Amino acid sequence: MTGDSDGRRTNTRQRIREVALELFAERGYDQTTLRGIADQLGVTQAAVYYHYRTKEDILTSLLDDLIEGMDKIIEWGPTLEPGPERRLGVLERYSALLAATFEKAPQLIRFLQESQTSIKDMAAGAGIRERFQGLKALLVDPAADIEEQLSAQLALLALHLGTFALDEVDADRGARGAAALRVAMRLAGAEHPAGRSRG
Amino acid sequence: MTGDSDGRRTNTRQRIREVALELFAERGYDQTTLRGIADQLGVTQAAVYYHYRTKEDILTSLLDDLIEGMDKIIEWGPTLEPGPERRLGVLERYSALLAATFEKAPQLIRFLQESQTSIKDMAAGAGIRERFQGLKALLVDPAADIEEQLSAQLALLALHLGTFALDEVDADRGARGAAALRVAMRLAGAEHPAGRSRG
DNA sequence: GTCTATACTGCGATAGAC
DNA sequence: GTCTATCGCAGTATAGAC
Repeated sequence: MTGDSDGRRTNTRQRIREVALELFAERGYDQTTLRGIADQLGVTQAAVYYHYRTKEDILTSLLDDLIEGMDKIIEWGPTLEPGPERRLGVLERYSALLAATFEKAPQLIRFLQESQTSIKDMAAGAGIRERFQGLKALLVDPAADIEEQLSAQLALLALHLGTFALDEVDADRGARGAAALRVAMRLAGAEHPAGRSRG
Repeated sequence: MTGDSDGRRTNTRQRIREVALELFAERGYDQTTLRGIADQLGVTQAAVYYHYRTKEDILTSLLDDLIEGMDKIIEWGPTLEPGPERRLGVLERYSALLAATFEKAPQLIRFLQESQTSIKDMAAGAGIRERFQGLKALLVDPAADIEEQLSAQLALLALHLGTFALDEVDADRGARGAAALRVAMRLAGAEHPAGRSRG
Protein backbone atom coordinates (compact mmCIF):
# COMPACT_ATOMS: atom_id res chain seq x y z
CA MET A 1 0.00 0.00 0.00
CA THR A 2 3.05 2.21 0.02
CA GLY A 3 3.10 2.84 -3.68
CA ASP A 4 6.32 1.18 -4.81
CA SER A 5 7.06 -0.91 -7.84
CA ASP A 6 4.05 0.02 -9.87
CA GLY A 7 4.42 0.93 -13.51
CA ARG A 8 6.91 3.74 -12.97
CA ARG A 9 9.90 4.22 -15.17
CA THR A 10 12.25 5.49 -12.49
CA ASN A 11 12.86 4.73 -8.85
CA THR A 12 13.08 8.34 -7.77
CA ARG A 13 10.20 7.92 -5.39
CA GLN A 14 11.96 5.23 -3.44
CA ARG A 15 15.27 7.09 -3.51
CA ILE A 16 13.59 10.17 -2.10
CA ARG A 17 12.46 8.10 0.85
CA GLU A 18 15.92 6.73 1.48
CA VAL A 19 17.66 10.08 1.32
CA ALA A 20 14.94 11.80 3.31
CA LEU A 21 15.17 9.29 6.13
CA GLU A 22 18.92 9.59 6.21
CA LEU A 23 18.67 13.35 6.59
CA PHE A 24 15.74 13.22 8.99
CA ALA A 25 17.72 10.95 11.28
CA GLU A 26 20.89 12.98 11.00
CA ARG A 27 19.63 16.54 11.32
CA GLY A 28 16.03 16.15 12.38
CA TYR A 29 12.84 16.69 10.44
CA ASP A 30 12.71 20.46 10.69
CA GLN A 31 16.28 21.04 9.67
CA THR A 32 15.95 18.76 6.68
CA THR A 33 14.98 20.78 3.62
CA LEU A 34 13.45 19.61 0.40
CA ARG A 35 16.30 21.33 -1.39
CA GLY A 36 18.72 19.25 0.66
CA ILE A 37 16.97 16.05 -0.31
CA ALA A 38 16.86 17.05 -3.96
CA ASP A 39 20.53 18.05 -4.00
CA GLN A 40 21.72 14.80 -2.52
CA LEU A 41 19.61 13.00 -5.11
CA GLY A 42 20.96 15.02 -8.00
CA VAL A 43 17.55 16.32 -9.00
CA THR A 44 15.84 19.61 -8.41
CA GLN A 45 13.59 20.44 -5.55
CA ALA A 46 10.62 20.60 -7.90
CA ALA A 47 11.20 16.99 -8.90
CA VAL A 48 10.69 16.01 -5.28
CA TYR A 49 7.37 17.82 -5.32
CA TYR A 50 6.32 15.75 -8.25
CA HIS A 51 6.54 12.58 -6.19
CA TYR A 52 5.32 13.88 -2.85
CA ARG A 53 2.81 16.63 -2.48
CA THR A 54 4.35 17.91 0.74
CA LYS A 55 7.28 17.30 3.05
CA GLU A 56 4.94 15.74 5.55
CA ASP A 57 3.83 13.22 2.93
CA ILE A 58 7.37 11.91 2.74
CA LEU A 59 7.37 11.33 6.48
CA THR A 60 3.97 9.69 6.34
CA SER A 61 5.08 7.33 3.63
CA LEU A 62 8.10 6.43 5.77
CA LEU A 63 5.89 5.47 8.69
CA ASP A 64 3.14 3.64 6.81
CA ASP A 65 4.47 0.11 7.12
CA LEU A 66 5.46 0.52 10.74
CA ILE A 67 2.01 1.77 11.73
CA GLU A 68 0.39 -1.08 9.86
CA GLY A 69 2.61 -3.55 11.70
CA MET A 70 1.82 -2.03 15.07
CA ASP A 71 -1.87 -2.24 14.33
CA LYS A 72 -1.55 -5.94 13.60
CA ILE A 73 -0.03 -6.53 17.03
CA ILE A 74 -2.63 -4.38 18.71
CA GLU A 75 -5.35 -6.41 17.03
CA TRP A 76 -3.74 -9.70 17.93
CA GLY A 77 -2.97 -8.88 21.57
CA PRO A 78 -6.48 -9.04 23.01
CA THR A 79 -6.99 -12.56 21.65
CA LEU A 80 -4.83 -13.68 24.59
CA GLU A 81 -5.61 -13.21 28.25
CA PRO A 82 -3.47 -10.63 30.03
CA GLY A 83 -0.39 -12.26 31.56
CA PRO A 84 3.22 -13.24 30.99
CA GLU A 85 2.42 -15.21 27.87
CA ARG A 86 0.76 -12.27 26.19
CA ARG A 87 3.57 -9.96 27.25
CA LEU A 88 6.07 -12.32 25.73
CA GLY A 89 4.09 -12.54 22.51
CA VAL A 90 3.77 -8.78 22.18
CA LEU A 91 7.46 -8.20 22.79
CA GLU A 92 8.49 -10.91 20.33
CA ARG A 93 6.20 -9.61 17.64
CA TYR A 94 7.23 -6.02 18.18
CA SER A 95 10.87 -7.01 18.14
CA ALA A 96 10.32 -8.75 14.81
CA LEU A 97 8.49 -5.74 13.44
CA LEU A 98 11.35 -3.47 14.42
CA ALA A 99 13.83 -5.80 12.79
CA ALA A 100 11.81 -5.79 9.57
CA THR A 101 11.54 -2.02 9.76
CA PHE A 102 15.28 -1.80 10.16
CA GLU A 103 15.80 -3.76 6.97
CA LYS A 104 13.89 -1.27 4.87
CA ALA A 105 14.59 1.91 6.81
CA PRO A 106 17.62 1.50 9.05
CA GLN A 107 17.42 4.79 10.87
CA LEU A 108 13.67 5.09 11.27
CA ILE A 109 13.40 4.00 14.88
CA ARG A 110 16.25 6.21 16.00
CA PHE A 111 14.60 9.09 14.23
CA LEU A 112 11.26 8.43 15.90
CA GLN A 113 12.84 8.06 19.29
CA GLU A 114 14.93 11.21 19.10
CA SER A 115 12.57 13.51 17.23
CA GLN A 116 9.29 12.84 18.95
CA THR A 117 8.61 16.45 19.73
CA SER A 118 9.06 17.73 16.22
CA ILE A 119 6.68 15.23 14.62
CA LYS A 120 4.04 14.86 17.28
CA ASP A 121 1.80 17.52 15.75
CA MET A 122 1.60 15.73 12.43
CA ALA A 123 -0.87 12.97 11.74
CA ALA A 124 1.71 10.26 11.28
CA GLY A 125 3.60 11.24 14.41
CA ALA A 126 0.48 11.26 16.52
CA GLY A 127 -0.45 7.90 15.02
CA ILE A 128 2.79 6.34 16.20
CA ARG A 129 2.38 7.74 19.71
CA GLU A 130 -1.11 6.38 19.90
CA ARG A 131 -0.06 2.90 18.86
CA PHE A 132 2.84 2.97 21.26
CA GLN A 133 0.36 3.50 24.05
CA GLY A 134 -1.69 0.66 22.59
CA LEU A 135 1.27 -1.70 22.81
CA LYS A 136 2.01 -0.58 26.33
CA ALA A 137 -1.57 -1.31 27.35
CA LEU A 138 -1.06 -4.91 26.23
CA LEU A 139 1.92 -5.22 28.56
CA VAL A 140 0.57 -3.72 31.72
CA ASP A 141 -2.73 -3.00 33.40
CA PRO A 142 -3.43 0.75 33.27
CA ALA A 143 -4.30 0.48 36.96
CA ALA A 144 -0.96 -1.08 37.92
CA ASP A 145 1.51 0.82 40.06
CA ILE A 146 4.01 3.30 38.68
CA GLU A 147 6.93 0.94 38.84
CA GLU A 148 5.25 -1.63 36.64
CA GLN A 149 4.08 0.92 34.15
CA LEU A 150 7.51 2.43 33.92
CA SER A 151 8.99 -1.02 33.41
CA ALA A 152 6.57 -1.77 30.60
CA GLN A 153 7.40 1.47 28.86
CA LEU A 154 11.09 0.77 29.28
CA ALA A 155 10.65 -2.70 27.83
CA LEU A 156 9.36 -1.21 24.59
CA LEU A 157 12.10 1.37 24.70
CA ALA A 158 14.66 -1.37 25.11
CA LEU A 159 13.52 -2.88 21.84
CA HIS A 160 13.87 0.50 20.15
CA LEU A 161 17.38 0.90 21.48
CA GLY A 162 18.17 -2.54 20.14
CA THR A 163 17.82 -1.21 16.61
CA PHE A 164 20.17 1.71 16.94
CA ALA A 165 21.94 2.08 20.27
CA LEU A 166 25.40 0.79 21.06
CA ASP A 167 26.77 1.21 17.57
CA GLU A 168 30.20 1.23 19.14
CA VAL A 169 29.90 -2.33 20.45
CA ASP A 170 31.12 -4.90 17.98
CA ALA A 171 27.91 -6.81 17.48
CA ASP A 172 25.62 -7.03 14.51
CA ARG A 173 22.02 -5.89 14.46
CA GLY A 174 20.77 -9.40 15.14
CA ALA A 175 22.78 -9.77 18.32
CA ARG A 176 21.71 -6.36 19.55
CA GLY A 177 18.09 -7.13 18.78
CA ALA A 178 18.26 -10.44 20.64
CA ALA A 179 19.91 -8.81 23.65
CA ALA A 180 17.30 -6.07 23.63
CA LEU A 181 14.53 -8.66 23.59
CA ARG A 182 15.99 -10.39 26.63
CA VAL A 183 16.26 -7.11 28.52
CA ALA A 184 12.72 -6.21 27.50
CA MET A 185 11.40 -9.58 28.66
CA ARG A 186 13.02 -9.14 32.00
CA LEU A 187 11.57 -5.66 32.36
CA ALA A 188 8.08 -6.68 31.39
CA GLY A 189 8.09 -9.87 33.43
CA ALA A 190 7.61 -11.99 30.34
CA GLU A 191 9.74 -14.91 31.34
CA HIS A 192 9.17 -16.02 34.93
CA PRO A 193 5.43 -15.70 35.55
CA ALA A 194 6.05 -15.31 39.26
CA GLY A 195 8.55 -13.09 41.00
CA ARG A 196 7.79 -9.61 39.78
CA SER A 197 5.71 -6.66 40.93
CA ARG A 198 7.74 -6.63 44.13
CA GLY A 199 11.42 -5.55 44.24
CA MET B 1 26.87 31.09 37.30
CA THR B 2 23.70 31.25 35.28
CA GLY B 3 23.30 34.97 35.57
CA ASP B 4 20.15 35.32 37.66
CA SER B 5 19.40 37.68 40.48
CA ASP B 6 22.19 40.10 39.87
CA GLY B 7 21.54 43.82 39.97
CA ARG B 8 18.87 43.79 37.27
CA ARG B 9 15.73 45.81 37.58
CA THR B 10 13.44 43.33 35.81
CA ASN B 11 13.14 39.59 35.68
CA THR B 12 12.67 39.38 31.94
CA ARG B 13 15.78 37.30 31.53
CA GLN B 14 14.43 34.59 33.79
CA ARG B 15 10.99 34.77 32.24
CA ILE B 16 12.46 34.32 28.79
CA ARG B 17 14.02 31.09 29.99
CA GLU B 18 10.75 29.83 31.39
CA VAL B 19 8.71 30.60 28.32
CA ALA B 20 11.41 29.34 25.98
CA LEU B 21 11.63 26.00 27.75
CA GLU B 22 7.88 25.64 27.70
CA LEU B 23 7.81 26.19 23.96
CA PHE B 24 10.92 24.10 23.28
CA ALA B 25 9.32 21.18 25.08
CA GLU B 26 5.99 21.62 23.40
CA ARG B 27 6.95 22.27 19.78
CA GLY B 28 10.66 21.52 19.67
CA TYR B 29 13.63 23.81 19.37
CA ASP B 30 13.41 24.48 15.66
CA GLN B 31 9.75 25.25 15.59
CA THR B 32 10.03 27.65 18.49
CA THR B 33 10.58 31.17 17.21
CA LEU B 34 11.99 34.14 19.05
CA ARG B 35 8.85 36.01 18.06
CA GLY B 36 6.78 33.31 19.68
CA ILE B 37 8.73 33.64 22.90
CA ALA B 38 8.44 37.42 22.82
CA ASP B 39 4.72 37.34 22.11
CA GLN B 40 3.95 35.03 25.00
CA LEU B 41 6.00 37.33 27.19
CA GLY B 42 4.22 40.45 26.01
CA VAL B 43 7.40 42.06 24.72
CA THR B 44 8.88 42.39 21.26
CA GLN B 45 11.34 40.07 19.66
CA ALA B 46 14.05 42.70 19.90
CA ALA B 47 13.69 42.78 23.66
CA VAL B 48 14.59 39.11 23.74
CA TYR B 49 17.73 39.90 21.81
CA TYR B 50 18.72 42.36 24.47
CA HIS B 51 18.96 39.55 27.00
CA TYR B 52 20.29 36.76 24.81
CA ARG B 53 22.59 37.27 21.90
CA THR B 54 21.21 34.31 19.97
CA LYS B 55 18.54 31.67 20.17
CA GLU B 56 21.18 29.08 20.91
CA ASP B 57 22.29 31.13 23.91
CA ILE B 58 18.89 30.65 25.48
CA LEU B 59 19.21 26.91 25.12
CA THR B 60 22.72 26.97 26.51
CA SER B 61 21.62 28.92 29.55
CA LEU B 62 18.87 26.37 30.10
CA LEU B 63 21.38 23.51 30.15
CA ASP B 64 24.12 25.17 32.19
CA ASP B 65 23.14 23.93 35.62
CA LEU B 66 22.39 20.41 34.43
CA ILE B 67 25.76 20.07 32.74
CA GLU B 68 27.49 21.36 35.83
CA GLY B 69 25.66 18.80 37.94
CA MET B 70 26.55 15.96 35.59
CA ASP B 71 30.18 16.98 35.72
CA LYS B 72 30.15 16.79 39.49
CA ILE B 73 28.93 13.19 39.36
CA ILE B 74 31.44 12.29 36.68
CA GLU B 75 34.20 13.70 38.86
CA TRP B 76 32.96 11.93 41.94
CA GLY B 77 32.40 8.53 40.34
CA PRO B 78 36.00 7.41 39.89
CA THR B 79 36.72 7.96 43.59
CA LEU B 80 34.91 4.65 44.12
CA GLU B 81 35.91 1.28 42.72
CA PRO B 82 33.66 -0.02 39.96
CA GLY B 83 30.89 -2.16 41.41
CA PRO B 84 27.35 -2.18 42.76
CA GLU B 85 28.09 0.46 45.36
CA ARG B 86 29.33 2.93 42.80
CA ARG B 87 26.41 2.18 40.50
CA LEU B 88 24.04 2.87 43.34
CA GLY B 89 25.79 6.13 44.18
CA VAL B 90 25.74 7.33 40.58
CA LEU B 91 22.06 6.54 40.15
CA GLU B 92 21.11 8.20 43.42
CA ARG B 93 23.06 11.33 42.64
CA TYR B 94 21.76 11.52 39.12
CA SER B 95 18.23 11.01 40.35
CA ALA B 96 18.70 13.88 42.79
CA LEU B 97 20.15 16.07 40.07
CA LEU B 98 17.17 15.38 37.83
CA ALA B 99 14.80 16.21 40.66
CA ALA B 100 16.57 19.51 41.28
CA THR B 101 16.50 20.23 37.56
CA PHE B 102 12.80 19.54 37.51
CA GLU B 103 12.24 22.12 40.21
CA LYS B 104 13.78 24.90 38.17
CA ALA B 105 12.92 23.70 34.67
CA PRO B 106 10.11 21.17 34.74
CA GLN B 107 10.16 20.18 31.10
CA LEU B 108 13.87 20.21 30.46
CA ILE B 109 14.50 16.48 30.63
CA ARG B 110 11.54 15.65 28.43
CA PHE B 111 12.80 18.18 25.95
CA LEU B 112 16.30 16.72 25.95
CA GLN B 113 14.99 13.21 25.62
CA GLU B 114 12.64 13.93 22.77
CA SER B 115 14.62 16.47 20.82
CA GLN B 116 18.08 14.95 20.83
CA THR B 117 18.47 15.09 17.09
CA SER B 118 17.66 18.75 16.72
CA ILE B 119 20.13 19.96 19.33
CA LYS B 120 22.99 17.54 18.88
CA ASP B 121 24.84 19.85 16.52
CA MET B 122 24.96 22.67 19.03
CA ALA B 123 27.62 22.93 21.69
CA ALA B 124 25.27 22.51 24.61
CA GLY B 125 23.51 19.52 23.05
CA ALA B 126 26.76 17.77 22.29
CA GLY B 127 27.88 18.52 25.84
CA ILE B 128 24.90 16.72 27.29
CA ARG B 129 25.42 13.68 25.07
CA GLU B 130 29.04 13.51 26.09
CA ARG B 131 28.23 13.61 29.79
CA PHE B 132 25.51 11.04 29.37
CA GLN B 133 28.14 8.69 28.01
CA GLY B 134 30.33 9.61 30.95
CA LEU B 135 27.63 8.59 33.40
CA LYS B 136 27.03 5.37 31.53
CA ALA B 137 30.73 4.56 31.73
CA LEU B 138 30.47 4.77 35.52
CA LEU B 139 27.72 2.16 35.48
CA VAL B 140 29.14 -0.45 33.16
CA ASP B 141 32.47 -1.59 31.83
CA PRO B 142 32.79 -0.53 28.19
CA ALA B 143 33.96 -4.07 27.50
CA ALA B 144 30.87 -5.68 29.04
CA ASP B 145 28.39 -7.55 26.87
CA ILE B 146 25.57 -5.88 24.99
CA GLU B 147 22.91 -6.84 27.44
CA GLU B 148 24.67 -5.16 30.34
CA GLN B 149 25.41 -2.04 28.35
CA LEU B 150 21.84 -1.79 27.20
CA SER B 151 20.65 -2.23 30.78
CA ALA B 152 22.92 0.54 32.00
CA GLN B 153 21.67 2.90 29.34
CA LEU B 154 18.10 1.99 30.17
CA ALA B 155 18.75 2.63 33.85
CA LEU B 156 19.67 6.24 33.10
CA LEU B 157 16.72 6.48 30.76
CA ALA B 158 14.44 5.21 33.50
CA LEU B 159 15.48 8.15 35.65
CA HIS B 160 14.71 10.52 32.81
CA LEU B 161 11.28 8.99 32.35
CA GLY B 162 10.73 9.44 36.06
CA THR B 163 10.71 13.19 35.58
CA PHE B 164 8.12 13.34 32.85
CA ALA B 165 6.57 10.03 31.83
CA LEU B 166 3.31 8.65 33.15
CA ASP B 167 1.65 12.00 33.63
CA GLU B 168 -1.64 10.16 33.49
CA VAL B 169 -0.94 8.10 36.60
CA ASP B 170 -2.10 9.77 39.77
CA ALA B 171 1.21 10.13 41.54
CA ASP B 172 3.31 13.17 42.26
CA ARG B 173 6.76 13.80 40.89
CA GLY B 174 8.38 12.47 44.05
CA ALA B 175 6.66 9.11 43.81
CA ARG B 176 7.50 8.81 40.13
CA GLY B 177 11.11 9.70 40.81
CA ALA B 178 11.37 7.12 43.58
CA ALA B 179 9.80 4.44 41.41
CA ALA B 180 12.15 5.32 38.58
CA LEU B 181 15.12 5.02 40.90
CA ARG B 182 14.06 1.54 41.95
CA VAL B 183 13.63 0.43 38.36
CA ALA B 184 16.99 1.95 37.47
CA MET B 185 18.69 0.18 40.35
CA ARG B 186 17.28 -3.12 39.26
CA LEU B 187 18.42 -2.51 35.70
CA ALA B 188 21.93 -1.50 36.67
CA GLY B 189 22.35 -4.21 39.28
CA ALA B 190 22.83 -1.67 42.01
CA GLU B 191 21.05 -3.52 44.77
CA HIS B 192 22.05 -7.18 44.98
CA PRO B 193 25.79 -7.30 44.26
CA ALA B 194 25.49 -10.90 43.06
CA GLY B 195 22.93 -12.35 40.69
CA ARG B 196 23.28 -10.39 37.50
CA SER B 197 25.26 -10.55 34.27
CA ARG B 198 23.48 -13.78 33.50
CA GLY B 199 19.78 -13.97 32.55
C1' DG C 1 9.16 12.57 -15.46
C1' DT C 2 11.88 16.39 -14.73
C1' DC C 3 13.08 20.97 -15.30
C1' DT C 4 13.50 26.62 -14.60
C1' DA C 5 11.72 30.35 -12.48
C1' DT C 6 9.45 32.51 -9.04
C1' DA C 7 5.80 33.73 -5.53
C1' DC C 8 5.24 34.05 -0.84
C1' DT C 9 6.10 33.51 3.96
C1' DG C 10 8.53 33.62 8.10
C1' DC C 11 12.87 33.17 10.17
C1' DG C 12 17.12 35.12 12.92
C1' DA C 13 19.43 39.10 13.48
C1' DT C 14 20.77 44.25 13.50
C1' DA C 15 20.40 49.48 13.75
C1' DG C 16 19.02 53.13 16.03
C1' DA C 17 15.16 55.85 18.48
C1' DC C 18 13.14 56.48 22.95
C1' DG D 1 15.31 47.97 29.09
C1' DT D 2 12.34 48.05 25.45
C1' DC D 3 10.78 49.70 21.22
C1' DT D 4 9.99 50.24 15.66
C1' DA D 5 11.66 49.15 11.41
C1' DT D 6 14.03 46.54 8.33
C1' DC D 7 17.64 43.57 6.18
C1' DG D 8 19.01 39.26 4.20
C1' DC D 9 18.12 34.71 3.77
C1' DA D 10 16.03 30.13 3.56
C1' DG D 11 11.92 27.65 3.67
C1' DT D 12 7.68 25.45 1.24
C1' DA D 13 5.13 25.49 -2.54
C1' DT D 14 3.34 26.49 -7.43
C1' DA D 15 3.10 27.48 -12.59
C1' DG D 16 4.29 26.26 -16.73
C1' DA D 17 8.07 24.88 -20.26
C1' DC D 18 10.29 20.86 -22.07
